[in-house]
Amino acid sequence: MPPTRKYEQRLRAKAADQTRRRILDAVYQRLVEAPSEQVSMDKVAQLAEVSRSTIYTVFGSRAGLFDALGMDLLHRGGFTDMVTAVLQPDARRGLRDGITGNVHMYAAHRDVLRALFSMAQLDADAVGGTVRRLEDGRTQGMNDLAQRLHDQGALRDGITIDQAGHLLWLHTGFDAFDLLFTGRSLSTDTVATLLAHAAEHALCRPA
Amino acid sequence: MPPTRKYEQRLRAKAADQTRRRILDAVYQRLVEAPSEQVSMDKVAQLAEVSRSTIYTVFGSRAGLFDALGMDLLHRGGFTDMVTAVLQPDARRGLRDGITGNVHMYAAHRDVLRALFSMAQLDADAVGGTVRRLEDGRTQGMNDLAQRLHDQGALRDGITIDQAGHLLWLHTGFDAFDLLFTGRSLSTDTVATLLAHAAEHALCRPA
DNA sequence: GATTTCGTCAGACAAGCTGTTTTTTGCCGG
DNA sequence: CCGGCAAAAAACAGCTTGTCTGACGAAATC
Repeated sequence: MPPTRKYEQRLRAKAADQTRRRILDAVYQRLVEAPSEQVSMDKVAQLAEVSRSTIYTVFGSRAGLFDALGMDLLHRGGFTDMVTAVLQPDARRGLRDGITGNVHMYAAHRDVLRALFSMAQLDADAVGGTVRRLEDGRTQGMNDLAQRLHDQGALRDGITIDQAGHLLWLHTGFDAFDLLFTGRSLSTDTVATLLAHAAEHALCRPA
Repeated sequence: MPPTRKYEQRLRAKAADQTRRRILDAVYQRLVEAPSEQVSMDKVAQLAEVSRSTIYTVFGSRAGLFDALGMDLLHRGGFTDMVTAVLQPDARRGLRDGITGNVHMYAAHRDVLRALFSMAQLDADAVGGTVRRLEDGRTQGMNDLAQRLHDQGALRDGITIDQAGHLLWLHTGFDAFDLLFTGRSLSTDTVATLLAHAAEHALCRPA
């Protein structure tokens, strides 16, 4: 039956949003402080000073929680800066600036992104659809950039637009970043210049 | 107390090896048939037609089982071919052939390797030390190759030996392969030539 | 042939995890 | 002053890993 009385939430809704945020921050914190360790709902609840059942009422499931975390990162993590960097008029500069911006964004949230991407690879449903949506956006963006590089005559001879899209996708991915950043202990800036140069030499005609 | 009688195993050891192999094959099969799904010891036991407790007596733990699976792949998966391909006299050909061999090996065991690598990234102890050992070997090999490319004057101006090692490491890793193979639905050969060309253009002076 | 040894099985068990449900506790809002 | 809702608390089912027990049978030794 419908509510017999209407409710204009003010303080209550605000409080609810705060607990929602506390939970998200707790997951984030847990992933940063103890990466490469299983994140249990119980520990998250303790860290957020919230009952475990509250997490389920707010996010529905474990997957929903990580999905929300991904969305949260998407909105606050600086993804938009990256998009605008790629979309500047000069496609070749867009390539460089896009990779650089991407790398810095990855570095800022490295542990959390590593967990999200690895979980998504092991079990597609474990993190909801966020990771796939995020990657789909990058796919689109890199295909566009490849097209624009071609239109501006920046592509090397013997490279098709499709191939350019593939290589851009490879060089702008989180895995490429993390392989160098974590796997080879390089600084953020070193990774950025290394990736940008590699992509440019692989794709573009010599300047 | 020590056994009071010595034991030279013949048939028994052979039978034990067979059950060990049945279990390893079962894990492999399970990972291939149902990737992106949790592999439980119970299902492996059923598939191998073995008691669950037997897996623990043979491999010690879940981590031990996956560790053994990694070792098994290391020995039978064609890793040696890749090493010899890299070590041929002409370093530049070694680069091309190494990447090609690598890619084909990755493709042959894609699902299993994906599971192993992702598990290792989420929890370092989950698969024992095999993945790390495997990657350490590749690190060594790629650093050597970078040095030899330099010695033979094949490196582009402005690329240090260290940088070459980093980029070789990036282009020969499983993630680079899988990003293109799975993430972009490319054929094995397409991935191989794409990666080989990208690496060569990023590293080497124009032919 | 008798006996020891060892691989395997079957099952019980504790502990931890997810996810659901039910009951209670406060406190905001009218 | 209550009605309604966020949240807590607790119990529950079901799955998982990992340990331990006792038993069985067949190979290896004597």
